[in-house]
Amino acid sequence: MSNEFEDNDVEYIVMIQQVKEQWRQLISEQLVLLAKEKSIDENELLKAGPLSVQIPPKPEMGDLAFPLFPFAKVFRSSPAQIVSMLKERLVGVCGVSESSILPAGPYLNIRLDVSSLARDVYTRVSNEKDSYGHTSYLKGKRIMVEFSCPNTNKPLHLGHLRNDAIGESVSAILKANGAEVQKVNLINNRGVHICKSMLAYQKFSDGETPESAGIKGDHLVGKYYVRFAQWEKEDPSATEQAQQMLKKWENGDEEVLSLWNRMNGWTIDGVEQTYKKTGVSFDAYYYESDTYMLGKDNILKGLENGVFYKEEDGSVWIDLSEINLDKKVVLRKDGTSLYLTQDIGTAIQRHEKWPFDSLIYVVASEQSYHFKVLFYVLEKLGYEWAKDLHHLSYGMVNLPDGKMKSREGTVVDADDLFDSLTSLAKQEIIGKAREDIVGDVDKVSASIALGALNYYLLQTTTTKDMIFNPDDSISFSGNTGPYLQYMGARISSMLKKWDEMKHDFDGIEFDPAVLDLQEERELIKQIALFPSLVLEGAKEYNPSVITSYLYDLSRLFSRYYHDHAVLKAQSSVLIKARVTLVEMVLQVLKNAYALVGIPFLESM
RNA sequence: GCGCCAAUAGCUCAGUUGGAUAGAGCAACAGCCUUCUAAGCUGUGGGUCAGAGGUUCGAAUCCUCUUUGGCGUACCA
Repeated sequence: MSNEFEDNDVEYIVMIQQVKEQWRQLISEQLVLLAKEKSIDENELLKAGPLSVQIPPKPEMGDLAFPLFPFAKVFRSSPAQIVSMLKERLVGVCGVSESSILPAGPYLNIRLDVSSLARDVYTRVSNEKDSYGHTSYLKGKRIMVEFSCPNTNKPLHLGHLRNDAIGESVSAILKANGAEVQKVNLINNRGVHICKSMLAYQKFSDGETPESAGIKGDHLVGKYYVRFAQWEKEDPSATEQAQQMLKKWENGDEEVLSLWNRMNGWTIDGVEQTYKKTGVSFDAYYYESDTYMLGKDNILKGLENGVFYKEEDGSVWIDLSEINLDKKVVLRKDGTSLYLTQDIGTAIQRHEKWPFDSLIYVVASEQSYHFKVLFYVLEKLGYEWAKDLHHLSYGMVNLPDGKMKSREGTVVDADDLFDSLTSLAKQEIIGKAREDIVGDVDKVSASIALGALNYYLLQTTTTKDMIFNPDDSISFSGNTGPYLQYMGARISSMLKKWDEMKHDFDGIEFDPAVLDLQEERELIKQIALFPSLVLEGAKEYNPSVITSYLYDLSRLFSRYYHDHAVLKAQSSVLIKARVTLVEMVLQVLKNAYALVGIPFLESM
């Protein structure tokens, strides 16, 4: 799946791909000449298709691989024979050094001149610093990203955390590709579910407040939402009473409105605190209570224009047979609006306030039907920009025993989870007796918790369902956020030592030629690869591209510095070169962390 | 019923436009701390890529069917 933007007119330079393309061209040319020599028809050759470039499975096999299977038929030779003919030409005619060509059966493998790549990478990383890896793919595009969208009747849970992590990360990735991004939140503050917590509060609370009870506002409101569910079991009239309250709300009943304002304030205040802890922020807020009327107006307009039709009972419908769906109610028979109606209004208001080139809704996959209908309705209403709307559908978060269910009390609360992660991180720091080195223990613990959480939530491909295993999620070893942060911290600590000794290296230039270890070659290539993954992440709206890149880079680095001394290398030139490499790794780590919500820590 | 999505090691997940011996982490076992942070590194064991066909020189990847699971198909949000 790719997004709506065209690749044309966009210039983004991705070093390793340039090198790839150069080699592909060179070899393709030789393939054509070879065919001519053998009097093979050019059209025949074309049938074999363009030459493809791959990466060999093992680094010692070379850096690039060109499989020659497809050409066997045309050349009436085995792929291996073609490889050896090509090698002869490349070395003899093109003057390519023999050592850079590694024939491997049917594959023509190329060993790159990594030191020249290292020099390019070094120039780019040291010039671009925090923006290394960024592209101009989406330059000039205005993209709105909607995510989180809490209800005002309960606190955030694990599902919101995945939503938030994806929303923040996708926004950061789009920005890194040059887009102007506006992050928006839609507060679901209207509807019968909101009235349920209000009603229970009225009946059972004795007027307690977050202050008097010493409970975070969203949790206090959530407590009454749960209380309603209990009461509903005892008193069958509960639901009806809630509906009556909704009617009062819609009629502007002052008492109801004032309670609504008060309790919404509590919830939003509590949710804001959670956002702050988890590094979530928005550029604009929208409220369903503000937009549902606009949606309703548009339905009525569409009714006049024949987009919708009215049933005898007064309800308004749209026929969806054009997109192979049934039909759908857009306005209730009593004239009140639905979820869909509100979303229509919200979209219109957004495009008026901030005309966008694209609007991305980060919403769980269970709502894909809703968005299909929403986009279709907007298109039918004549809004041209309806084609620019995109549902970024992410999978559900399940528990090892199955789905989270509020009725069964298996919902994982966002604050509880974050706080327990934080206290585990703190225990870890204390257990290692690193309080003094770390400094602000609470702050660092919270950053570790956040890194662990975001990495855990973003490493699964966005669109897939995932299982949240509480035991795994609180583990800080192996393929986890803290592992990645640890690399950054160790490099930082190494570079601090370097600061003290670097004046002895003043006259020494960075010489990439001395970085000839396999691990060093791999690290350089990995650094050079980063921009292409930032681009891929944006094209696919998929942060997991970045998380897996980060893990690969960290693992490469971790092995490297375990086995090879940097500050105590054999020669000054080598020390300087390795330090430079390490500095580049740190820069890329930081830039990648920023895209997936992993805080950088100088020490941990 | 219909529609959408998924199925890869005991568990959680990666797996590029179809390419070489399908990779990690966890869990298990065995090593490595007077050595740039052991939140680390190394090694061992663990696979019918749900099943069956098809396309292809070549399929975890593309197509068809089957099985299993999830979600949707509300005048809920």
